Order: sequence, then structure tokens, then C-alpha cells
Amino acid sequence: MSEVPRISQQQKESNRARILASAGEGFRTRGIDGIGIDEVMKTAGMTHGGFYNHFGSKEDLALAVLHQGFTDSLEHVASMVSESSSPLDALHAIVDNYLTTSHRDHPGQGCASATLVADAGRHGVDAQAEYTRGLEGYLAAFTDVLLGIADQAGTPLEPAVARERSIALFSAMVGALVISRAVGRADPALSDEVLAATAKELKAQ
Amino acid sequence: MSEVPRISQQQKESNRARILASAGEGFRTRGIDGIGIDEVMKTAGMTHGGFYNHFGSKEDLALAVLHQGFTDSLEHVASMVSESSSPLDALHAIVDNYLTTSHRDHPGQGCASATLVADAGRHGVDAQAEYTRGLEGYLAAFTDVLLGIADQAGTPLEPAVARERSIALFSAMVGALVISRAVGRADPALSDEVLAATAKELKAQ
DNA sequence: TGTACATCAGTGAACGCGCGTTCACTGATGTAC
DNA sequence: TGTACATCAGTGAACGCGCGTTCACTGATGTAC
Repeated sequence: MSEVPRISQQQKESNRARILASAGEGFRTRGIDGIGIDEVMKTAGMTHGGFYNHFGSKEDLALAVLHQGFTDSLEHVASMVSESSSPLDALHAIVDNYLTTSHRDHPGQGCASATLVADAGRHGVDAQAEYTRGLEGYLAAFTDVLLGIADQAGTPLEPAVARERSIALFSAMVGALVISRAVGRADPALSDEVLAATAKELKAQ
Repeated sequence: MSEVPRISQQQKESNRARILASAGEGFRTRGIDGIGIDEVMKTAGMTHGGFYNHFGSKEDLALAVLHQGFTDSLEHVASMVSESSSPLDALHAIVDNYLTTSHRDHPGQGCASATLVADAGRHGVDAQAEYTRGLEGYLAAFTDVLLGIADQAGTPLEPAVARERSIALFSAMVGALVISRAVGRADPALSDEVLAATAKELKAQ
């Protein structure tokens, strides 16, 4: 009956990565409780039974998704910063890339922070710890950029103030994205407006 | 067997209100999918079977919760504004009341927008329509306050700009609250910092 | 006002489905000799 | 290098539990006369 049993170790690693990618997209799009192991495994091209060869439980998978998601996001931010011609340019790039209709419409490939905030708040301490790590990563990157802008403008900025602004900035970005998704299908114009207005305000500061 | 069947119409109304209140608290705290009809009814002091005398389905209940939640929240904001001595005072009151550790720690009694954004984004168009109504209510109230501040300061403000700022303001408030909850148990200090920093930045503008 | 009866809110058992998890089985992989 | 065998990733059936929903039943409410 079975068609492809006992795969090479290399293949196993690649299968695990496929499960993680499938869950990453599924969890972000429909929430951790919104999609089951069965569908995650089917999307990854396998049957559900083999899941436990890779993860101890669905909860473990959720933690791995959060970890991977933040790692990817932070890398993405870092690469945007390094490709920018100036700190101010970097800030604008970050905001403009985050608050797009495309990001809103494709949560599966988007920021793990925005899609899984609610889930993290309601899940265990482990999930919250992963979220904490991701948040600190974002804040560190934003604080660096803000200090760079102040340096260039010749207006010295206290590191503590830069961190405060980073927090408010990130809060506004996450909030706007999540709100724009909450009204997306019911009022597309309002949804677009939320993204555009927030981006404009954040860049104006 | 049954102890209290066929209740007066007045009693029925009060029972419905208790179910709604119980669901309001439960859905906000654990998400719409995080608590079942059975527990909602038990908290309301009844058994699960009678639920369908009041609501057609769990989805209907969720819509009623969103509606009630926004109605309550908007009323609360309006009363805070009317009790303030000036528009600036009103803005500070709104921000300070929203971004508190108490609000963070008691989602059950808190803002429906913050607790149910993620759920709204993933549920049907009806839920999104309720969310839209609530969002527009918040924005209208905030815009009024901002225009009032500008008037008093003698610095005229375009209504369109006031609306933009309202959007950014509300986004930051919701984002900060939701993020503070996501790290609350894993890193209480960071969670407090998120609330305090965002409140400070928003009032500084 | 009093009596007879239909209504219907709440009870609690039951149904059915989905989902997380377990398990016996298979057969290629990779190791021991 | 070749052979024998243990390992273990994937399969698919099955288990068990929770949960949304249905339903027969009960008996006070509220209406018709």
C-alpha cells in the first residue's frame, strides 16, 4: 500500500522544512486554531500520521513557526536597512513595505508579529517568549535607524527616546495592518485608508 | 427533573443579556474559537441546550458580542470626552485610560476592537461590517477631539489631516495594547514599557 | 374572575463531525560484520 | 565489496475528546373563553 517509506535523512530535513512552511502560511492566514495538522500535512505533500516524526505536538509546531517567522522578518528588515542609501530612507522603506495592500492581502507570507499577536497573547508562556524575542529584534533595528536619522540631521537623540519612538512606531504599524485586515472585505476603501494614513503620519514625524 | 422551565418574558430578556455578557467576556479573553457554547451558558447560569432560544448560532452570538462591545466602548469614550475640561484633556484621558496595565490584564471587560481584531479579520463579512462600524465610531470621536485641540491652540487643522491623525492614533493604541498582551506573561517589564512608551509618544504629538 | 389549554424557555441526553494523537505496519536506508 | 539486519519516516486506520447543534420532554406562563 505504502508508496514512499523510509526516506533519506536529507529528504527528512526537507520534509520538515515543508511542514514548517505549510504551517507558517496556514497559521498566519487562519490562526493556530484555524487549521489542523491534517491540512498542514496535506499541503506539505504528506499524510497526517507522519507529523509526529518531526514535532512533538501542535504546540511545538506553533513555537517553531513563531521562531522561524521572526527570524525571517528580522532578516528582511535588516536587508532593507542595508540596501537603503540613508537611515531616513531606511525608515521610509520599512514603513512603506509594511503598510501595503499586498502585505495586508497575503498574511501567509507576511509579518508573524501582526498575524500571531492575538494567538501569542492567548497561548502559553513559551509562545510569548518567542514573541518577546521577535519584538526586541524589531525594536533594536528601529532604534538604530532612528538614531541614525538624528545623527545625520545633527539633532542628538537620547537612546531612551529613540527606543520609545521605536515602540510607538512598531505599535502603529502592527495596529494599522491588523485593523486594515479586520475591515478589509467589508470596507476596502476604509482598509486602504488605514494603511495610507498611518504610513503618511509615521513618515511625517 | 427540570427545575425552572418556562420563564417570564422579562426573565427571558435578562437571560439573553447574561448570555451576551458571558460571551462578551469569554470571547474577548480567549477568542471566539477559544470558548464553547457550553461554558458560555454555564457562566450565564444555564445549561447549553437553551442557547438556541436566544441566538441562531455561535456566529450570530459573535456578531451580537461585537455589536454590543463597540456600542459600550463608544459610549465610554463619549463619556470621557464630555467629562474632560478641554479637548487636550480629553485626548490625554482617552490615551491614558486605554494604555493601562489594568486594561491589558482584563481583556474581558476591555476594548472589543483590540481583543477581536484578529477574529474579525478571519471571520465572515458580517463580523467585518460590525468592526467597520465600531472603527468609524472611534475615528469620528477622535477626529472631533483633535479638531478641538487645534481650535483652542489657534492652529487650524484640515479635517482630512485630523482624520489621518485619528487613524494613526487608534492604530498605535490598538497595536500597543495587543503587543503588550502578547508579551505580558513572558516579559512583564517589556509589556509595561510598551504601554508607557506608546502613551508618552502619543501625548507628545 | 376563574378555568382550560397552547406556548415556549430551559433541561439534559444524544448526534455527528473535526481534530489532535496513537499505533501497527511497511520497506528503503544505513550500519555491522 | 557484499550480505544480514536493525532503524525509522511515512501511511492510513483508529481512538477519544470537545464542541456546535438537535430534540423530546417539562411545566410555568400567558391567553382564550
